[in-house]
Formats: sequence, C-alpha cells, structure tokens
Amino acid sequence: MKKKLHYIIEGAVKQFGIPIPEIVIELPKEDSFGDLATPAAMSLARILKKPPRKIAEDIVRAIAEKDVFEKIEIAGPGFINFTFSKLYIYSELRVLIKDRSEFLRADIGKGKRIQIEFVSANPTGPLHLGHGRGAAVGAALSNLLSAAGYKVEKEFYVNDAGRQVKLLGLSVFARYNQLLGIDYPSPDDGYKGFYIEDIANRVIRDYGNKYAEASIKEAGEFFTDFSYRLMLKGIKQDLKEFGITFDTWQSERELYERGEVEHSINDLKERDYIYEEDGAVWFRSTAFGDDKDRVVIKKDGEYTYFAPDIAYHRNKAEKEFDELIDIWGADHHGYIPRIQAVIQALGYPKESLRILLVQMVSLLRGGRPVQMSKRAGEFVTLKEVIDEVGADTTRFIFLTRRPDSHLEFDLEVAKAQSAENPVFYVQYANARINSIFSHAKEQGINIEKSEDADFGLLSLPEETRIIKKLLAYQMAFEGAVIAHEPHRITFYLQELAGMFHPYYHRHKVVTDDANLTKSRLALCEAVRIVLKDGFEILGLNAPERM
RNA sequence: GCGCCUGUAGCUCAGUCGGAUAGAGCAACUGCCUUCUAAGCAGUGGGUCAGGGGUUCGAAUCCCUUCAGGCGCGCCA
Repeated sequence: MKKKLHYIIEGAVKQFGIPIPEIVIELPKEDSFGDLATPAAMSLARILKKPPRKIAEDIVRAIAEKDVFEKIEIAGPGFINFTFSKLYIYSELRVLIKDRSEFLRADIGKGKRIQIEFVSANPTGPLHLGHGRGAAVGAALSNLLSAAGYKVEKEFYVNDAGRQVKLLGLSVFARYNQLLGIDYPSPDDGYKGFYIEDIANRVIRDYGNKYAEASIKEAGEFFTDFSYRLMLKGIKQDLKEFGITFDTWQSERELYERGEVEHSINDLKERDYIYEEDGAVWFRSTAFGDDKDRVVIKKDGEYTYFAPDIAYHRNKAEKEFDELIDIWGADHHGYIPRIQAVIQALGYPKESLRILLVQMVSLLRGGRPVQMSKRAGEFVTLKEVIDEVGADTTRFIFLTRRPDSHLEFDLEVAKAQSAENPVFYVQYANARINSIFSHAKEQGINIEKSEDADFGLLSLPEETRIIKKLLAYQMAFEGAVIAHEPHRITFYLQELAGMFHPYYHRHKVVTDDANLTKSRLALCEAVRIVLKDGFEILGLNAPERM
C-alpha cells in the first residue's frame, strides 16, 4: 500500500523538473486524515519557493491513478491525505488472507546471508537476566530478519579457553576437596556461587574421590573441562526453556587449536597493524579511530582476551555472510572501536559488522535493588525468573522496550503483573478467535475459503479500522526490519488486539445472517494470521484457549 | 576528566526520517457476566516531554549547554 503510494507520488512530483527528494509517507494520527499522508509538499516548498498548498494542488492534479483512491485531500499547512478506495483495500485484504507470505514478507533481505551472534555468555555460571534480554532481542531480531527474506544464522560464541574457565575449574576443584573433608583453600578471586558446589558434587557422584590426592596441575584440566561443559549444558537448557535455539556454537578453544589466533595476528602484521613495544605486541587500532592501541600479546608471552576476539571476528568475516551482527551488553560498549578496527584492518568495510547494544538490566525486588555479582554468586538466574513469572511474560517485558533503554526488572512487579501483563491481552485475542471459529463450526458454518467472503459487508467503523490496521502491518513490519527493532512488532500487536477486543465484544461474529457471518469470520481469520505472524517473530506462544 | 546510553502521566514504557490536538499499559475511581471465554468491555481523572538557549513554516524528535541516573575507560577477563 505504502509502496504503491510512494510510486504514485514520485510520478506526480516529476513535473517540477527537480531531482526527486525522499518522499515521506506516514500514518496519520487521526482517521479523519485518511489512510496515508505525505508532507512532501511542505518539504518541496523550500526548494521550489512556492506556497506548500499550491504545490500540493499541483501534485494532486498530476496523480494519474485516481481510481485507487476514494478521496485525496489537502489539509493543514500542506499535508496531502489519501484515502484508498474500498475496492483497493479489499483486494489487499484478500491477498493477506490468501497468501500471507506475499502480503507480509516484504522481501527486503532478498536472500542475503546474515549472521547474528548473541548471548555468548561465559560458561562459568548460569545465565542471568541480562543474558535473557540479549537472548530475547537476538532471537526476535533473527526471526524478524528471516521473515523479511534474509538467510539468518544464529551463533553463540563460547569462551571455553582462557583464564575464566580455568578459574572456574580451580574453584570447583577447591570445593571438591573441601567436600571430601580436605583442607584446600578456595581461590581468592574464584567463583563462589551455589552452582560451584553442585558441580563438585557431580564430580563426587561420577568419580568419587579419584582426584582427592591430585594436585591442581594433574587435575586442573579435568576440572576445567568437566565444569565448563556442565555449565554450557545448563546454558543450553535454560535457553531451550526460554524458547531459544542457536545454529552454531563457535568455540574459542577451537580457534586456538586451529592456530587461528596466531594466524590472525600474523595477518594483521602483514598489513602493518601489529608492532612491538615495551616487550609487548600491539594492535594499531588508533589507525581506525580507537583511543589507544591495544595489546594482543602481553610481556609474559600470554595472549590478552582481545587476541582470540580478533581471530573470532576474522573467522566470521571470512565466512560468506553479507552482514554480521553482534549483540552485546552495553557494558562492553568500550570494546566497539577496537573490534571495528579489526574488521577494517583486515580489509572489510566497517559496515559489514553491525554491533547492537542491549542496555543493562537491573534487578529489583519490591523496589529494592538485588545485588548481582557473578563471582560472589549473588545473583538471580534467568531460570529462576522464568520459573517465577513465566517465559512469555519475561520475553514480553524485554520486547516492549527499545534495546537502548535501561531496564528495571522488578520481580515483585513482574510477578504481580504477570496476570495483568499485556502479553496475555494479545494472546487472549488469538484465543478468542479460535473460540469463535470453533463456535462457528458447531453451528455448521463452513469456515473454509475466507478469501471468497464479501468484504463489502464489513461496513462498521470498527471493521474498517481493523482492516486498515491489518494492512498497516506491512509498514510496521518493514520499519522493524529496517531499523532492526523487533519491539515495534510488540507494540503493533498490542494496538491490533486493542481494536479487536472491543469489536467482538460489541458485535457478534456468528449471526443468523450467513453472508455477514462469513465476512466477519474472514476478518477474524485475517487478524489471526497477523497475530500469529507477530507471535512467531517475538517467540511467544499462541495458546488456543486461555 | 573523557566516551556511550538514558531522562515523556503516580509507576513501567511507546512515540517512525522533524509534521497535524503528545499515546498505551499498570495503579486509582464508576459501571457491565442469561450472550462466540470478564486474562474482556464502556467511562473518568492524570503532562513545564529534566532545565535553558538555538536551527525553521513546524521540535519530545536536530544542534549547543546545564543538571540527574546508568555503564565504560587495564599488558583483567
């Protein structure tokens, strides 16, 4: 609909003999302003140095395909308001019902390959709420983009090498000894969460006191591997419960084992972005706008944390993707310039990697902050929150906010509101439609072939509004895709549900009038199609009854 | 000190690329179940868009500045 209007207006603007500017088309605030509007005449006023209303008149006069519209009005300072003809609107609605993919999927992606990396939590503890937000947003974005015709791969980067997993192993080793009655000190900066003891108990269960006499040198590797693998298993389990799956799990270890860390640094060296100073090896990230150069190999010969990240991003960039997306917690924002520098130093355009930040989640309980420290083991896990308030409610809370807004997640409020949560409002609309359809079936009404219904019978103002809202899904969808903002879908669904609930409440769908019933059922069918599409994108369940 | 994010109704948040009279939900208050599900519907009240300046036909939106909150600024990971 928008695309069509865009084309029509551009055609009409050609008459001015100037380069055609970007034509803005928007949904007017009020129904009386028509279906779509453009302020184009006002923007042109500056260039053409003519009064906006005069320009608007010229544009309207030049519009060729007048039969698409019921009326075209010039309003206010120079808006052109378009109201589409009923016939055109019905034909669009018919497309929606008949071939949802043709209607819903503006093929923006055109089969382009895109990789989205998200969550990527260290396997040194269970997922917490912040990971949950990244997971909800990442999954929804993936669904959104694949719905728009991209080929999306979801990747989880596993930090299974380096100091943190070793420290995890050591922490478990210490706890293991202590549980066996051996006096063994826990590492000062080690992990202290409840799960450390759980892992230690698992070792005892599976291996008894086999490692009781062992030194950390002998047993360290075993404990590290055992522990992080168990943690990773738990992370996968938590994600599964949250309804999120990944296509690939890229291991950091593997990058080391395949020599990619070394190779990537050599690669940069050949490109003259690596140098030695003060006994360390540096990456010249300042060449691409970073504040300072970054150490990749320390004086003691060890790689920094940054080194495998270079290898990892080189690994991604070498794969056949048209675009890469990293979703990070906002606390890592300082890391962006150096990673972008890596991409550019390797000869890829900056735009090939897009880093999206998801802002922090602070957890409250009854208005008071809950201390979150992974090391000290004081934190509420994602699983606990899901168990307490439900997966759909939790996801909905994450997806009704812009990713860059700071989120205060109050457990008490979430729990109290879980019954009042808007997610149920939207799901309920779907459940009611199912119920209406089963009622219709009981009445012996043929509920097949909705697209053949006579939409002309849908003459109530509420029905017109709903139809137009349904058609507006195209714009909401397209906007969400282009901006990479799944939360727009969430708000759209709430608005649609907000129109549908009053409708069925006030007007019976199944009546004695067979033709009208059929038309209204078709409208319900269209609403259901759009709701389900939104649910799929957001990763929400669509219960048939509630 | 420097950088990133945020500040909109009592609370939680939307607000498209600068457009028309700033919107939802929750909370509060009034009504509505003999009907296809009351997780619903109808209605009421609630605003210095943090403050100040600027840009222009037009600013919650863009620029400058002040204030407030969060996060980040290691040869840590």
